[in-house]
Amino acid sequence: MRAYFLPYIEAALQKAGIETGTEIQIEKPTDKKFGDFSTNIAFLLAKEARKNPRELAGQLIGLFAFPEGTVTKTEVAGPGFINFHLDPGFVMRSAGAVLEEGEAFGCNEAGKGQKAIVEYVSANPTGPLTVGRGRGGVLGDCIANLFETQGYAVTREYYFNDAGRQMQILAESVRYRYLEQCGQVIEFPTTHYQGDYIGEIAETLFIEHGDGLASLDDLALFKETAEGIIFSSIRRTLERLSITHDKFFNEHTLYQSREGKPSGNQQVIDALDAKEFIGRYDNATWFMTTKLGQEKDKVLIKSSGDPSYRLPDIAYHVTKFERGFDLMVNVFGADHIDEYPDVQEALKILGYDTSKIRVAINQFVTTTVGGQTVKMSTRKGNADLLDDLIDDVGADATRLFFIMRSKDSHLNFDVELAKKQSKDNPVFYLQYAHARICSLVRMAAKEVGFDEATATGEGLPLLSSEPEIELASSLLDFPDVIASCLRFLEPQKMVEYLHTVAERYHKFYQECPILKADENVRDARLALSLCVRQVLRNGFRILGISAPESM
RNA sequence: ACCCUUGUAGCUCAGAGGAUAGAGCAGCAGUUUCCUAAACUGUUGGUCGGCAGUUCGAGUCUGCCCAAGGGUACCA
Repeated sequence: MRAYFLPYIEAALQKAGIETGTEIQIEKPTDKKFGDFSTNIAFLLAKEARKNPRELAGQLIGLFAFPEGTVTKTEVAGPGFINFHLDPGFVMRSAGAVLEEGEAFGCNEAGKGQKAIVEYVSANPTGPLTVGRGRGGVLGDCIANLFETQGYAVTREYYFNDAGRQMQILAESVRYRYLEQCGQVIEFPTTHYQGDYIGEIAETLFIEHGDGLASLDDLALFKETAEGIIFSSIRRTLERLSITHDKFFNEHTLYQSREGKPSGNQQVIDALDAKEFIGRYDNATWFMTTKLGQEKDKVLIKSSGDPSYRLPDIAYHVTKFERGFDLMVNVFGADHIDEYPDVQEALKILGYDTSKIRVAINQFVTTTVGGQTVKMSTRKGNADLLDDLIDDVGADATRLFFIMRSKDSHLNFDVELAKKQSKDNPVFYLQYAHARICSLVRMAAKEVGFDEATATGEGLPLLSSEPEIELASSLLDFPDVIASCLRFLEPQKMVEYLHTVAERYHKFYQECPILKADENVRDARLALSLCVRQVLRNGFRILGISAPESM
């Protein structure tokens, strides 16, 4: 819709002799009486045109030259809005085209030839995924799906570290539990991982080795076993939510020198050093962020000689640039919010174009059960597990609930609502609309020999009642909604949109008889239903939820 | 102490500086000889956390204050 009309608005501005870099905003008015779409350009351009908005708008409306049969009325309203009213026939014709476009409806090639990387989940293998992690995982997956609709070649990446101090603690934790299995009485340190899964890993080792490892000082076996078991559990959990990755990037590779070249970490140090942003004192190596106005420098290499997480993080992002990505999206939780600016500053100093990086930060999740709020905590062992949530409410509800609120708001996951089988539950409401259409199409095939394979949208202009036009009109918004989701890295808008489509379909279904209508009208209504089904499917695919054919 | 996010109807939340602030749920009143009532229709409900400012115009931008969550490691 926006893409269709934008050129005509630009042409009108040109005719008026207005040259401007101002972005033209086309919006859908909340009130129907203000037309099908409107623009506020007269406000935005009033100052530079040295006219008042109403006057400028009045001048502009004479200059629009839309194609025959599209816009029926253009008017100036309020303090200077320009409102456009669409020809219902145009709306119906356009909606009918959804059938021909099928899965491609909503897609375009804006990102063709461009490489994008979306990094998400990136949890270290120190324990099973928690509910909080799930939100970022689903968000990242949806964002990757969104970019794919624009023709980007998307790489989905998981960045992890299996070296480092946390893994050491993990190995020790397993060893303590293992010694308990062997019958030793030990005091389990409060600093270590408390979760039940540690005991289970220890049990696996005990079953396999008996007490043969009790005097083993080397932690390698404990670490490897734990990592193997935990990683496969993480992957299994992600798989249940249809979250996939093309690549698991091991942080450790940044520590290794290759082909005679220094390691990625070392290259970052050298490059920052050359720009005089490296300081060496207190036995450590520092990124001199005080030079950028920050209060303290940041440690890159600890006095122990090991890099802090910040250094490989920078080196990791360097690899993204070296791998030639045109767009890099990082998805992470609010607990990492302070880490990112340092990485960005370092990359800027190293001469990389950080405008290619976009960051999506999601706030935390609390779950409520029976009105009681349960806070999700990490690392304590009492953290709620994502797997348990999926067991409880299913994969579709888990996914949808994670993204049906904006990522910036703290999510209140109502477990009971997610299980409800009624319109209160958005998952059900959306899927029911889809199932209802499938059922209708099955019935039509049986009763009146309707063949969906040969159906076309050509008859849609026969339909002219309000529920039909409203429904068709909402279908045309789909590409704009995708654009909006991408602009804000916010799939929540898609959920809201699909809810509107479903709602209008239910209303249409209620008010317009389909199988009992005259043949031409019947087929047109069936075709419209197929268009709705297609939009729902395309939307569901972006959100990663299933499209059940019956319920 | 500082930094980030949030604060909008009883509840959960939308609101890209613009029109009379919107949905959904709950509440209240209705709809089934008819394709899925797992649905639909109508309706009640607001000091947009508070105060000041910028603007022709502020829920939206700025400052201060209040409240909730998160972060401020030679942990990741």
